[in-house]
Amino acid sequence: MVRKVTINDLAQAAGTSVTTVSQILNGKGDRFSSDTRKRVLNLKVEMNYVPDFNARNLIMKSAQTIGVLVPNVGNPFFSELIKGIQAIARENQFIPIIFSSNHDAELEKYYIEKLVERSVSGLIIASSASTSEVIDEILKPNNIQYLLIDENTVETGDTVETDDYYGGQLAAQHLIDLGHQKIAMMISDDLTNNLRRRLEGFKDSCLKNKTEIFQIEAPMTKKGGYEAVADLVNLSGVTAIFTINDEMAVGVYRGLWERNLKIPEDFSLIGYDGIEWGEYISPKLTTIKQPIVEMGKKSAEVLLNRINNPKVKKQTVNLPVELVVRESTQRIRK
Amino acid sequence: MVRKVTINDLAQAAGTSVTTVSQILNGKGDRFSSDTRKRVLNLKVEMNYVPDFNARNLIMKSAQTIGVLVPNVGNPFFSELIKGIQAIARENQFIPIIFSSNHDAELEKYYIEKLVERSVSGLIIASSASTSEVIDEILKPNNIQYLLIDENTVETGDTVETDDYYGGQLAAQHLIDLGHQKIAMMISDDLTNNLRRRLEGFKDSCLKNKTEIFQIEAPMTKKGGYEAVADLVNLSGVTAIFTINDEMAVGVYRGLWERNLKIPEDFSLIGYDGIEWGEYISPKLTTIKQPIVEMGKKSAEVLLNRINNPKVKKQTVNLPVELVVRESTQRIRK
DNA sequence: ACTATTTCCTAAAACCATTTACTAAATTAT
DNA sequence: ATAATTTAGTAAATGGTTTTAGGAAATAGT
Repeated sequence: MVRKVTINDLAQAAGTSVTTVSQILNGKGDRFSSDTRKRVLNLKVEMNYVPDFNARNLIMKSAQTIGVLVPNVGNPFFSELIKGIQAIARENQFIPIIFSSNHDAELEKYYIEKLVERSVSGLIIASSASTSEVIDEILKPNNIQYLLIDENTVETGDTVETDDYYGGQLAAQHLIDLGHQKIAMMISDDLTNNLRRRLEGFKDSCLKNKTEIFQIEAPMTKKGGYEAVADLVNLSGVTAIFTINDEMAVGVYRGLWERNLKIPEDFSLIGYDGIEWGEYISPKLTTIKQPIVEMGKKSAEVLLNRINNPKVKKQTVNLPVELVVRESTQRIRK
Repeated sequence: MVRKVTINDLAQAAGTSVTTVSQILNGKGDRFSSDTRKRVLNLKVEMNYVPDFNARNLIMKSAQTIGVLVPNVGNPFFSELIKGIQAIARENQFIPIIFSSNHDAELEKYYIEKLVERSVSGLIIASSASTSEVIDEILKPNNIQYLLIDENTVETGDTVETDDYYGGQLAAQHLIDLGHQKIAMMISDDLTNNLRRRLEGFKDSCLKNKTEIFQIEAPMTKKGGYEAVADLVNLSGVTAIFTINDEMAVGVYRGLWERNLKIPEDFSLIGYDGIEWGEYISPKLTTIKQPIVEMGKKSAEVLLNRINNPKVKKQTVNLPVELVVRESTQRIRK
């Protein structure tokens, strides 16, 4: 078995002390001759020296780690989000530890405990199975920073969100502008706060324009959207559909297709999120686009800022959403 | 900020030595009087003592962690895989740290170093930007176990794979059985070994049946598939398409749709992977299904087994693939 | 020529938990 | 009564890194 190369080995090889090596490798090497510096730097590569994280953090008292909790890595919204987080984390020499809780509150709690054990400096939570309980019971006592995505109900802790109410309005207004007067909304029966706002925006706009709305409840998955079509076709006079997220819309495409109903001729359909898949499905999905990668980036930035600076007051970042008109909506024909 | 409670504080409070405390807390406390044991155990809870992860791992040299490297978390194949890994890791009190390398060899190396730093016990690599180099330079010197998914070229290290050659044959045979005689294959120009085998299986079957094949090269993404359609329509007489993965097929759907070409009437299309999306796109995608979650589970199992048991000889797990006939292929009409 | 300041470098302490190798006292065996 | 064993405990070494405090040699200042 090969022993790991330590800073000691490197110092020995370079004919210098461990202090010197440590300083040079940590960018505090201006006090050393460029000769020594070069020698150390070269040997580092040559000997493939990698500092031991545990030893380093034991003394530095920071794990250079943030935890990320999402409900489902398989959902493109969250995988995009992760990309953004990962990018910023990397820039700051942090690593994200990602967990997918599958909407299971118990699993969520278990993973959060695991993360705390590992002294992560902070947590990004984009999953809300049991948020406020977890915060009070685990995060606060252990003095762990946290940031919630799309959830601004907790008084402490930073937030990154988009204007869901406005997004909902945007979606409704688009359908109304196209002349639709009876619209079905497909939503989950178990809404997080941002989804509730999204829905309210949608409803309020419809109400103001005297547009009739029908509510269909189903899980926010492809399968959920697919099955909801069974309810949809029982409604009479509906000409447009709003699904609370894009993934659900994909299921609706399939459900309608099986019944030989056409998008957008028989039903205009608008989704929400702006995942890449929406551009490849036919007809292309009209949607409200969230800046998903940007949300991930911003989340990591704000959290890391708080970690370095625990005393700044609660930050709330609001990012813009936008209507992206593609092919799945059209003007109603009488 | 409150200083963290250390084992020393706990020992002092209990009027005993750190050795005693350590032993008791690690279940090796049968050598101590039940009196001492109780005192320590109670104080642990009372003082909210949590052993420092870094200190512990520094000396134990195991972080109860495995690293997972995938090219792209956004690709459903890999997010499914991650689900399987996560499940088994959890059962074994291990934590997976997941990185998405985006096919960037440098990024891949960077993340592997990060993982080594943290003394992960093992690595699951489902990304092949620079595998053999990384293994020789980083993994071996640092004595880190590793398992490759769909890559069985390295002499050491375990492997989990499916029978790609057979899968390729299956795909070809299906199209041939339906009477297709001119088939386009869409593949990446930069193939990993398993993809190469997949392709060979496909080609060999076609060759044996005197079926003509046309090769179109494009990235293995939705966009790649979409753009490849431009080349496809220049080919004459082609009636069927094989895409090397399902995601690419999704792009082909779009490309054909835009040209008003129908699946399966104008082109039969078969993909490879069996991702969930294939069941929601219309017509449903015929594909070669890999047991993706199972692959993840098996990978974690084999790697963890090796970690506990470094001397067992190289293990290679081969999982079955299956043809799933859905709606995107049909018998050719003369 | 003598002191003051850089320049370049190092020894040793600190971080916290685990483990090894022991000791002293109490109990049991002969 | 003495030797052997068991019980209950601890001191000290260990792991790999960063940081503090300082030292010797070279250069600059007067």
